[in-house]
Amino acid sequence: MKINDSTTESNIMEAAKRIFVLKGFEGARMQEIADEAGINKALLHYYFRSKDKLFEAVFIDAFVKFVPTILITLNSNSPLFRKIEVFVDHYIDVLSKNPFIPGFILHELGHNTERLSKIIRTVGLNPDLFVEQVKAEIEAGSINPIDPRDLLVNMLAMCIFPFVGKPILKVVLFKNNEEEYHEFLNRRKIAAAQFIINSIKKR
Amino acid sequence: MKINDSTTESNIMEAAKRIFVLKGFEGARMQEIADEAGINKALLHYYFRSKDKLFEAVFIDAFVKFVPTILITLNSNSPLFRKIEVFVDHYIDVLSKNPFIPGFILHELGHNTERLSKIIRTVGLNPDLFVEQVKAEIEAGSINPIDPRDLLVNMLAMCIFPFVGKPILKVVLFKNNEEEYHEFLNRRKIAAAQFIINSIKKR
DNA sequence: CAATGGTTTAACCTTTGAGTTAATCCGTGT
DNA sequence: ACACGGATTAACTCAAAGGTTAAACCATTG
Repeated sequence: MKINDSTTESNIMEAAKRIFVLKGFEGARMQEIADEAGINKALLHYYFRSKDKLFEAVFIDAFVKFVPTILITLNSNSPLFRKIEVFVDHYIDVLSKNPFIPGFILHELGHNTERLSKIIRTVGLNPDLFVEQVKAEIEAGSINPIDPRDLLVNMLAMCIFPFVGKPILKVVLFKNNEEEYHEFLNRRKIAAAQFIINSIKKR
Repeated sequence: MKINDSTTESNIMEAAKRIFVLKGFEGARMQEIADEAGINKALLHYYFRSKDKLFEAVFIDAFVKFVPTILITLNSNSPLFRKIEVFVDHYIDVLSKNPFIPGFILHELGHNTERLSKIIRTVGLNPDLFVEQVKAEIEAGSINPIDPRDLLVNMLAMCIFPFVGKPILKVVLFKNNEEEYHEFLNRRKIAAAQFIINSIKKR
């Protein structure tokens, strides 16, 4: 018997991810995913019993590969300002290579809330270390007082929003010019970090 | 013959908007919209010829009712800092009452880019006045240099992201407590404006 | 080499959902 | 009173999409 070399399975996962990310759960077609993977539709159901199951697998995979690798920078032990710089730079960089992932995750999360808590428990997102660090800096008087959660939300917002809002921003602010938008994102790696640090830095 | 009192038509629009916003174009069902409106499915097609047409009408309506009323604050002639305060407060307030609209607009825009340019032309979004104001303030030396478009993106991000990211933020930062999240949003009306102003204010 | 069993496929089944049709309802003008 | 015509409906059509089935394929092993 053939060893399950799982090349087919991961092949399916990759194809399914591309389609799901592009079209969303409802918009994706099993046939389309099969085509993308270069296989028969029945084989999808052989490996993943249903569209739901396939989506679940793809979503968890995308989520797990994505969110933690970014939040991990938050738990390093760099000094705060340096950490913010690295976080923003790294995050925007990763998002540039996967521009549709955030929209995908946020959209599907918004439409299937139950899914989330299961995943969170699996992955274990925990901002406590960052929160403590910010508190300590405030105590020490090196930055202006701010709710650490606010700060974190702001950091995330500054990085993610340019990607989920890209279609409208590109048209309204950049004459629909892709090249200009790309440059904007590159400048933003530094500008956004600067903007955040400026705001909390004591002067 | 009965006068077209259009109560049915706007009734359909309202119902369709609720369903579309909640489930997205692909996820919404014509039958479901008919039920929501308390009418027969064929009547949907009588008023709006197809699902696409109905969606188009709903989307434009949502977009037009939404985006400009917010950007209008940007074209007032308040001084910059005041303008930022009003913008953030007003925007978060409106979003609190329509929490699913931004996700809806961003998602559908991301999946049907052609739609956008048509609408933009109809509505006429124009940030020039704000951009000029910011440039003038920089010239006058009253704020730190910043690309006005960056500033605008930041303002939008700070307001919108807490809504599109709500599911995950609520779980990770607020123990899935709705009440706490609501308070967070309220504090944010002031905190976000402060954060932005802090960053650009010259000291 | 033939039996085994995981893998893959073509063809089929079933349900669902968008859209159509033909008939009915009912307010209005004559 | 009745004919006209827009508004509304029940019942239908048709295509697409998710899922199933039974057979074929082929690498391994005894």
